[in-house]
Amino acid sequence: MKNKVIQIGVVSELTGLSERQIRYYEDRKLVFPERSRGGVRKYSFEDIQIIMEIHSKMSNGFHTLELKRMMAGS
Amino acid sequence: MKNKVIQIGVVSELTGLSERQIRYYEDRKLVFPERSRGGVRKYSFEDIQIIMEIHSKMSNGFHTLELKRMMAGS
DNA sequence: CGTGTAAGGAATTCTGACACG
DNA sequence: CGTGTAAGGAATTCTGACACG
Repeated sequence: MKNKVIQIGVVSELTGLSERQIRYYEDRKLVFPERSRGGVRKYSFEDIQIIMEIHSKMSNGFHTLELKRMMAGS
Repeated sequence: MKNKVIQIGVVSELTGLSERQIRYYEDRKLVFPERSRGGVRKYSFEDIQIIMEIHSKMSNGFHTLELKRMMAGS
């Protein structure tokens, strides 16, 4: 489940989120995909879980910065 | 494990086989990846297991046609 | 039979920016 | 702040074919 093998297009399909949103979470240091030599992002199923949790909490009014604090404090 | 989400480049890395070999197994009806709208192959971890078994048995002298019979008879 | 490769095209992804608010 | 989008380039994948044997 921690194998980073899934590209962003599939993550987008599985989560229902846009690629823009998914990349933004990375920009905010909430998810950490690996990269292929060419620079293509690779996610794990665990990452997908995290991404869905992030989106869920944001729907509840949390900001990315708050979420980062929450993750650091866990 | 049966989620078809992995592209051929990653399968190639994980198995150590060439993309040519992996596509050939599909041509021989031994593996059945899904396709994205654009036609890109998507494999599951289970598919990767199967691919490695195919390669292993071929190293032991089996032909693809024989392997197909073996899989059908299981 | 199984696999390498060059060829040309198509799908996918990447980044930085502008926009809205 | 979080996300949509158009823009241009780059990485990845696809197919059909020729080659060897």
